Amino acid sequence: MPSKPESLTIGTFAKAAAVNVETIRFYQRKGLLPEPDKPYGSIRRYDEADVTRVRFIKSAQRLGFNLEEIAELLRLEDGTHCEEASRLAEHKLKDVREKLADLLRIEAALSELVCACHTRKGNVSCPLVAALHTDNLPR
Amino acid sequence: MPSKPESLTIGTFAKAAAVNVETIRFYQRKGLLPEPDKPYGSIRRYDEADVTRVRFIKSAQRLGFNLEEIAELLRLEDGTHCEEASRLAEHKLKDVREKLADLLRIEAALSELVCACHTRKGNVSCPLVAALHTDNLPR
DNA sequence: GTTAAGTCCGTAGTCATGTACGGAATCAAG
DNA sequence: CTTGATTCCGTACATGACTACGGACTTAAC
Repeated sequence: MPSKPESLTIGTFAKAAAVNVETIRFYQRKGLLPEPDKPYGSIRRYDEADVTRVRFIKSAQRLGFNLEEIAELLRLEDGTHCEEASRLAEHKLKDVREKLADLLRIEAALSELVCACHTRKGNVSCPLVAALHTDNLPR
Repeated sequence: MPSKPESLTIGTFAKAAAVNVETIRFYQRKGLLPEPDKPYGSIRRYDEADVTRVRFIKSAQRLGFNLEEIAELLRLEDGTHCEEASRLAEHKLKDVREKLADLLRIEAALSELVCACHTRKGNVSCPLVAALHTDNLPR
């Protein structure tokens, strides 16, 4: 197996992860990304695993996890503290399932609205609010 | 039909919607909530519809919509401009479906992790990062 | 009718999540 | 080995979404 490419400068790393360099540094300060050792009088190098990690952060953010929660999710990756990881994952899973339920309701409401708009002009009152609010007061 | 209760002060309104008073005012400034007329030398009153609206805002936020997007969603509710509403709704529907797809992937990864953690102690490397990143670079 | 609590309104502060900047050090092309 | 682009690092600025504050007015309870 090929071991460490570890060939990326922070600039190419940032480009590969589609974020800017400052964001990388920001994540390092926040502890979301490791800051690789800097060879004496040289510059830090990054690899594909780092890129993957940043992309994960970005994906998770889009789903409404904040950086602190994402840090937790990333800690799960280590596979240590399986007990704790499990609890954490279950908690997140609950979150995710609530979000799914909400989104499904919204999806239904939206497609109904689109449909109604296409078949019947004017006076279509959107069921969105009702949909989201029916039996649904999460958090 | 019973018409307008419109009995809530901003304080009871805020309590009912589980946000604080300042948030109500903030949403009014942002155009997310109507600011009811203030009877000459008196105070504004609110009703259940306002409460529902705020709860909708909060739910939508949890799903990753920002206030501007939520304002758009709320405009759909008015049912006017059917043509435009339809276009907007279709656009949101695309958003929503992307979020759904992402969440489903995460859900799968998380429940797999939980399961692995429960059946096999130690050394379970979390499939989360891999799962989220495989063939999945939304937006 | 006094008084404590709540409302109004404008402005200022906070927290999360970045972004930008500036000057010194390092790298890479010619 | 010069020169232009990157990196490094610390600090400052920006934006979205609140949250707090202060002083005048209104309401509600005694």
